[in-house]
Amino acid sequence: MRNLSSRNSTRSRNTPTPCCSKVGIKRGPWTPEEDEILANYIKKDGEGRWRTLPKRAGLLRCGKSCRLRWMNYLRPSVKRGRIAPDEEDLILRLHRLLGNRWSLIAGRIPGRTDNEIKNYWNTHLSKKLISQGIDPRTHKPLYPNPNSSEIANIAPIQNCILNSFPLEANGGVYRATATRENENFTMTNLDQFPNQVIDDGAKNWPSCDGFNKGLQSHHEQNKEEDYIGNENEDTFSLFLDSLINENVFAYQQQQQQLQQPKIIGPSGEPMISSSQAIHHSSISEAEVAYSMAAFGEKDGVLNSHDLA
DNA sequence: AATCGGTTCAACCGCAGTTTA
DNA sequence: TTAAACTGCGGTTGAACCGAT
Repeated sequence: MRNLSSRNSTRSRNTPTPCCSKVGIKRGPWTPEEDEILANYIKKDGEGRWRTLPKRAGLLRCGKSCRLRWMNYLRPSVKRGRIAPDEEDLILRLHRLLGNRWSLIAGRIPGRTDNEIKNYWNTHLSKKLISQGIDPRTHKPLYPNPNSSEIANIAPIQNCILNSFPLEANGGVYRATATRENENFTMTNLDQFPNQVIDDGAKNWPSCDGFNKGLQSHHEQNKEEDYIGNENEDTFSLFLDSLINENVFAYQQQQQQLQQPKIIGPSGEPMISSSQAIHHSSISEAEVAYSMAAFGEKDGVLNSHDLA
């Protein structure tokens, strides 16, 4: 994340003045004529070399402005029009996982730009979540239910586990379920779920930033290689695709071909894995995030003590 | 018809990471 | 090795738009 506090600080490097402030450089809304010049030039010569593009194309704009205009408006692949409900749903899901990583989110929504999604989030979705009592930044409740003493212990996860998340061991089913009631989130069903697991395991449960934790832990294990790269990129891509298509099984099946983490029960018997848990439950992003986090744990083997 | 306040979204700003010389 | 140039990103701004009065 960028250091916002430095935003207003004096420029540390010999940062040039904003390119658009140069004398003779036009600013503000683009005219249809300018659009045509830019589009025709890029069709002919391709994207890139933005700094010198305006001069080559004969535009009185800075390179940044040209790039932005092309990326957000002129590109043929840019989809115009209202955000569809399914796109909105997808934005919400991805934002819960990725935060304000607009370009990453946009990369998963064909035809939509990061700027468009960012605007839509700021003008529609953040307000929508606030009206539902959800903090749009953290996706956690703005006003946790003060009547539930249990909730205090599990507050970090209550917003994320909207669906049941079963784990099986020794024939028992451990389940935590959260539902929304009267604009508040409450944990409503903790049947057979050992308090010890809730209390002590909360740090290992899927918090809203569980996905980030997954990335981080994976990265820490693979310091030599960039996480977003080679086969990991495929995994990441597949994972996000599974969210988009809600086809968890495709993701699961792929993962089963890889070395899958095993959760070992207290007496040594295998417990249901996180991805199997997803199979059992109706999917939530937090669960998938937890699953992803699990892939970063201890050479692919999870011990139940990690959860307890 | 005029004004006002809220909303939208294209465009700009400044920073950080990457590439190049 | 290092500094400059380039590129891409997220935050912010402000003009245009729209509905209410």
